[in-house]
Amino acid sequence: MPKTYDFKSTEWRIYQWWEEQGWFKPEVHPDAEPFVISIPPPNVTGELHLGHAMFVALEDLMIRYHRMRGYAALWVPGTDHAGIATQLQVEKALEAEGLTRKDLGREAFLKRVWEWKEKYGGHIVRQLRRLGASCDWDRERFTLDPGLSRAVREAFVRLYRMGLIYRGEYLINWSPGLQTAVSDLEVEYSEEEGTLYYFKYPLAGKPDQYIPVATTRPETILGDTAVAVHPDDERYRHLIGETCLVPILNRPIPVIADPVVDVEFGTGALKVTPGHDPTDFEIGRRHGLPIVNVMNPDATMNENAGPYAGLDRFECRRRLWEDMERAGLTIKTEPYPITIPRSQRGGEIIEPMVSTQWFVRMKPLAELGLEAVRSGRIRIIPERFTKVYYNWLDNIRDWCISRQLWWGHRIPVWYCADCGGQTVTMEDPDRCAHCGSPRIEQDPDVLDTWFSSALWPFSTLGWPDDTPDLRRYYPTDVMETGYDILFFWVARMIMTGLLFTNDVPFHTVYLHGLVRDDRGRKMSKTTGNVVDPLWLLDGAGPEQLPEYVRSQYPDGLPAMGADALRFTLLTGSTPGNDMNLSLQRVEANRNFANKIWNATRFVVSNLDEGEGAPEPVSHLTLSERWILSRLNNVIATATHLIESYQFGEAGRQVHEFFWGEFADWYIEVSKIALYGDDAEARERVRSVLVHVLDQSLRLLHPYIPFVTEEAWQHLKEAAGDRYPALASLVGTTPLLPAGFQGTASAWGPALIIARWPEPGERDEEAEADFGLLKELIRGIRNVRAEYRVEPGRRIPALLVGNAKTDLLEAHREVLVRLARLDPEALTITSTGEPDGQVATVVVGGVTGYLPLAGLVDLEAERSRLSKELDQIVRQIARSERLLAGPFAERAPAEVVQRERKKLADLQARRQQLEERLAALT
RNA sequence: GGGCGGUUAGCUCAGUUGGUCAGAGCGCUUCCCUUACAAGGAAGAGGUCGCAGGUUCGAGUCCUGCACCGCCCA
Repeated sequence: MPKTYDFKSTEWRIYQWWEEQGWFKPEVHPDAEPFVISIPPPNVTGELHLGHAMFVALEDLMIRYHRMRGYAALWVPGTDHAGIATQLQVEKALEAEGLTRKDLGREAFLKRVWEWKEKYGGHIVRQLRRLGASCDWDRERFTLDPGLSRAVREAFVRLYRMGLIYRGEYLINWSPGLQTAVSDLEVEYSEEEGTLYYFKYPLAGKPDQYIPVATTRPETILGDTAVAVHPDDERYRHLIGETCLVPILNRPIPVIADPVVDVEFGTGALKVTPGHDPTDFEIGRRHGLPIVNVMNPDATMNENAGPYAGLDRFECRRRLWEDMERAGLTIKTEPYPITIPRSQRGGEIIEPMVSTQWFVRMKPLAELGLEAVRSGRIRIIPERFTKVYYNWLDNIRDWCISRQLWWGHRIPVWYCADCGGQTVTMEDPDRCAHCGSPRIEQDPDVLDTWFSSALWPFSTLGWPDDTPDLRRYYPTDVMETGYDILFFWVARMIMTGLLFTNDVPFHTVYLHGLVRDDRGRKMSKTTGNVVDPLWLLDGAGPEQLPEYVRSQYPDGLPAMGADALRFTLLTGSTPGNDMNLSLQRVEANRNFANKIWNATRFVVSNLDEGEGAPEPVSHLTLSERWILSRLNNVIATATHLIESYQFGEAGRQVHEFFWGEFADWYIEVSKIALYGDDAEARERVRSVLVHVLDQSLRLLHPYIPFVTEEAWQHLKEAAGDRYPALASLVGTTPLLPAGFQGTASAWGPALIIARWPEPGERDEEAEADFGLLKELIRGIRNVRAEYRVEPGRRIPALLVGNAKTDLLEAHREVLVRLARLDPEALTITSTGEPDGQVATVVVGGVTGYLPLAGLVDLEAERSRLSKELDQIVRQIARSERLLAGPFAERAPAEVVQRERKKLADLQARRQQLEERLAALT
């Protein structure tokens, strides 16, 4: 095994092997209970970003964990067609050729988009593989696949027949740049510096009278169809029923009364533009006002704007105001903060406009969605998002699903030129369903991409057909995605799932947060702080990196591998909370992968000498009982944490166990036996090393799949069938779980399909005793460091063990090796006194004396011990105060007991220290 | 305006039934290329857990109020 783990060459190789072997398929466990996740489909022509890395890390963790637990784990992959985004990309490419989509025509354009999709569509999927996603690629789907398109068609037709889809002229959000309607969710509102324009609404026939009105969008004056005042407003009550004249156009409009008018705002009188404002649209409906649309689809003014026709909306605003000033119709302007609707994509200003569109009636669907979560059939993690979910569904508005695009699922409605009827059927009709006329034409628009995404968990499994996959794998189990698409996607999947499949599409929703830069800023191209996951995986030269990264890594980023990034994302985040990604942390986890590699290298290289199958192990020594007990602890804890969706904490605990206990302590201790001459001890230690490493790699695999698999293969190769030895202990020690058969018997072909560990019991005594040894060794090392003993020098020691003398005696070699003591000059006694200049180490009942001739300064030693004593005295005081108070009676016996034990230990240490200090004076 | 989240070591973050919870990594100090690993090892320094009250025998952990930052909805 090479000294340094090489991610680059390993990760692809391992991945391809896994995939070729069919281990990503649920058929690995043909008869097992399924565990299913549908991937949140990325945009088919999109680029990999850290959000993808985040969901891959989390979902792959769940899938791998369940696969190892024996479930038929299925992760259904796929992509969505991202209507707007993809169409824009292709239109941009056409622009370079001086063409527009209209030049090509619908069919030719769609052909171009498909070509584009074929060309770039593979990128994102390859990158998901690069991250290690163990999806069943044979079941990969795309929202425009024939099957999924049929699902969309089916859903539309059913909704239509149920009366849940309707077409109508309503105020919608219009994107002038994209020239399509967008849904409410695709609009973001930003508070910006604007102007409030005060002007006069002259009364018809009374040229010197006017109603003062204020607006933030003067150009919409041209579309006004009323002036509204509050019915109780003394200032204007007498004017209700009068007629005003629209400035410049002189179109007569009524003065109406409506209680929604805010008497505090502006002048207290409101201009009403039903064609261009949501509130006004409602007022208009209540009062039967006409709707005047003054804009073209590209947000220039139309013929209704009279002299301003053809002007851009903002140019019109300026010109109209100038003209009104000249006409003496203006009063004043003042700066005013306004809320501007902007497109989520690109940020252009969205124009509220009246337009004929298709809508889904959401109220009845929302009821279904609410019930599913209220009843507990679906659980949202973290729990606080259930409130957000309820709130949204409680106030839901109808969903505008038609888009004036070409790339997408075309709306399956045909209009009859003769009777005007709509024909909506599963198969394309050739005549009107109402009058039989062949003069029918299909709606030119397509559906919102999210309409197809909403069907994803079941459409990918074959719905509307009753396929074997749908029957076996639906409902799915967990929907894992970012909280930012709770409404866009998750809520809609729940609603459609309940409506169409009569079942929840998943029982758990796990929401992760956004990945931000290390200062908490959202990553964006304009800020220049985007971190491309591929730089982290494969490395990047300084010339590729933006300043933001280069300032931290002037020489470029080293390749750190998918494992490191995944482990970082998993252990550095908590559900529902954003994460500020620190690249240094990724680097640290790259080091962790290397640590796993080297620990394995150590174990593997020490198995080489084994001859034949070792004798069955007849007993365990303290260090082995200790590491097995700690292993059991981490198996039980990690399993419990994962089951309760605390993935980060589970990962951190296994990390701590592996590095801080197994590598730092057990491996060091094991060297004594490995390099010693006791053959039985050697084989026993090898068995334990193999076992603990094997189990650890299993625990780590869902977190850091590549290096663990590669390491495990080496381990398996080296250990072969020679290490079932521990199995002989089953029944004699509770440290091994009841069904344990020995490590070797459990080797399968690969870690990815190996069984998740089962914990044995803990051994409290071993943990306490080994803990004492660790403390003693650490104390001695501390003294060595403080007195600057050369690291290589072996020092003499007198260890007075009191009740622990036998323990110390039995572990002479451990102490000698790890504390670098001189074996010839190590005395262990139950009582005794040192002579000469010694440094003292005091831990739990044991006192260690280190005669450091020429190094120990009596004065320094006294002050060192006094300092330690001071601390202990303070702790004793605190503990005594606690135990003297009501704590002793009110706190649980167990807690009090623990405190008493702690106090006793402290008192013992105090005594040891005091005796020592007395001897020094 | 309503709702939610954050505020814990210099930096990035953990800390789910209130009782070794004051932690990890990076950074920092001292020492070491010891036969798994310098992408490493050993030993350290560093925080009144945003502020003010309250509940409790006991509170980063629960309640109330406040401050700052951020997000969502209207």
